[in-house]
Amino acid sequence: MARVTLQTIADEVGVSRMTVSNAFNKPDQLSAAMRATILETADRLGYTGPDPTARALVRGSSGAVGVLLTDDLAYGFRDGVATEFLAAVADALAPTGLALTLLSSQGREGVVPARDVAVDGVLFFACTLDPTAREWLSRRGLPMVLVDQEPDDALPSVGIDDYGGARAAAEHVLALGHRRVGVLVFGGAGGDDVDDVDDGAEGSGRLTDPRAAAAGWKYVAERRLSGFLDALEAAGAEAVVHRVAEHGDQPATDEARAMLSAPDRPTAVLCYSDVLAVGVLHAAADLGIDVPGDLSVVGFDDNPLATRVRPELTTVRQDSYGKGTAAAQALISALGAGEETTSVPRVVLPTQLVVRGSTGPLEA
Amino acid sequence: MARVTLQTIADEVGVSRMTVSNAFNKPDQLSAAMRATILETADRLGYTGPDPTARALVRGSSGAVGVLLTDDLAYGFRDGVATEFLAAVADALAPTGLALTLLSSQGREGVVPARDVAVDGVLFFACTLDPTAREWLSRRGLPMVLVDQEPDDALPSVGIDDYGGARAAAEHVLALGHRRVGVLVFGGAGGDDVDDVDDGAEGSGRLTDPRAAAAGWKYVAERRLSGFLDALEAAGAEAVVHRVAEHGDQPATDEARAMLSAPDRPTAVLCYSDVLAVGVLHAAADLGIDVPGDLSVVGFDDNPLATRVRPELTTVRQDSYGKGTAAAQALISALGAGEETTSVPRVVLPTQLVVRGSTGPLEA
DNA sequence: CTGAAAGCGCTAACAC
DNA sequence: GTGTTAGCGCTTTCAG
Repeated sequence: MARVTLQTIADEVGVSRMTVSNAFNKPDQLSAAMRATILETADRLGYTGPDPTARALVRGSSGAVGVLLTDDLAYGFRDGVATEFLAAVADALAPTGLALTLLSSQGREGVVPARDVAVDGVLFFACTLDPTAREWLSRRGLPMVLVDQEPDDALPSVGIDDYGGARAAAEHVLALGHRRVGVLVFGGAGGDDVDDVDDGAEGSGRLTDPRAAAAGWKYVAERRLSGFLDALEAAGAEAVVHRVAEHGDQPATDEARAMLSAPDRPTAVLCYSDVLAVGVLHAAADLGIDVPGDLSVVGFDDNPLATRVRPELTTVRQDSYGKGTAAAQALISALGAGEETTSVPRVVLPTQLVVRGSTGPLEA
Repeated sequence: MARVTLQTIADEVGVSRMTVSNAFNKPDQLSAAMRATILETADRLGYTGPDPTARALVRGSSGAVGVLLTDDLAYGFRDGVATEFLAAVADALAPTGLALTLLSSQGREGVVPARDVAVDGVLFFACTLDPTAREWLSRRGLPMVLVDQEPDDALPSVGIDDYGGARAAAEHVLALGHRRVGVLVFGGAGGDDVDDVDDGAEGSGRLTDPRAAAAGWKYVAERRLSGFLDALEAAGAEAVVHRVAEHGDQPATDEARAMLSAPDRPTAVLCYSDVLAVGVLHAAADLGIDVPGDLSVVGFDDNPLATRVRPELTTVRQDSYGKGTAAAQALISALGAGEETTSVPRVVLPTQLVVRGSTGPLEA
């Protein structure tokens, strides 16, 4: 049985295709009787309603917006910060009727979602350094909002005060008297498919020249590290920077153990994220180091995780939901604006230090 | 500036549109030199690569699969069971390069995502009774997999043994000696826009004829209730069934409080979900009722939540990740099969009672 | 290896 | 109110 299209119905009813189209899209452009007949016939023939793809082609819009995530889409459902962000996006999108399409930055089978999936606009939330997806997206000329990326003159961006938050975290432990401070960062290689570069900047381990290494990192990682380091240096404190290159609790715990097993171990550790901070907590527990008695730990994000561990994490809170709302709003207005890009909004949400049980004064 | 299309490049290079198309899609159909020229020109002109929508129209596939969720998309990012399911779907989709589109069952502004968004197939994971979305989807003739829905002869389905799990839960409290058992169910009205029907089956409160009321509920709710009730009746125990009509912790707590404030309050409560069970825990705490000393509470799902409360919940575990994997797999194979629907797979995953601290023997 | 023809299914913009 | 014309941007034949 051939597919039922507008034409099928038009032939059956004996009207033009256009009239059938109108029956679906512009109810007031034709007589009620005609419309009823058409709809009845469509129903009888099992017509599905106008084909979304064809309609998208001619209208130039697809009814969905994309969110570019990591290579690993499931991350978007697993990480507390990501889910909060996406929930906000979903909420903000609801009144518009737009669907939400999750795009993985790395396609398979020759498919590059960022290039091959029809969307009306994109939230660039990728956590990858791999620039291909971003390039495809820019070239498509789609309305796009950068989230947690280095601001760009041409594109709206939404982010948080990573630098300020990091400084606040560092100043907090400094105020508690700590002078040898570990810094555990995540980053550099965004995916697992980045070639090992021989500059000592790849892989986990202690970084001899963190600022130099950070130059190639993703924006947020670099900003947070700078905040930590600037505050520490300003106070003349010693920074022991270690890097975790892979996602997951285990790599974080391993690296933290390495940091804490060194002869002159730090008395406080500032972490790029709560996830890493939990790794530090685990390592400390393994090594019999008391937190916060012997070691202070500060996380970042105020992930739901932060209050689920003992002691609860002192951390830098970011408003992931607000970030999602702002990003979605920016995208929606960019979608509406069309070409006439009047201004390029740049939203920077504040961060806030939340002191909980994982930090304490330096023991004499 | 006019849009750059295949034709633009073809004109520029002086070849036919087809050759340019081939340069992108069938690299081995033309000379390397030609291809290089074309690609270079495309790049120079800022060509984006073939337009996804146009390609989708002619190829008949869009590169994305949809998941139909509730009215409230954000639910998919907030509920532990949903995120686990979706993470599995995302993982299973990764090797195919398919994007994941979240469809809300209820569109806005005249848009019905289930009808208006282009997808190649759909996972029907809606938690709404509202049949419109489902109808649109069926009519579109898209490959579709039912998740946690009443199995249907024509469509593949994936679900869990809700009935068996519920029976096991009931038998557990029965074995502990409980004879007056509360049952807290969720359901009936799926959305907030369902008209109040005057049959006493809507709204929260105690149900006088639970089985009758359940007839109109969504499948999972009905199955679980049946399991609870069958086991309870078989043992000659008394069932006190209350229903919660709205999502959220507060409605659950309120209804639980009503149930537990009654003169002859039950000594055990079986819940439709862990979320509801947590509400019972809260109500019990408010009322000074000790769990499990004075009251046993059983949840359902083994939501991550279950081990985050004190006492940890005795619950019926379901494998949400496995469910997602199975559903995605079924959809992928349906996508591949095309029309020749050989068989209609029906997957029913087992459930398992997990006894934790929220249940205990009936105190004499 | 390259090109010409023929649409995919639909809808703006007008004409009748 | 209803029909006609003209594509949207691309790819599938099938010639050359």
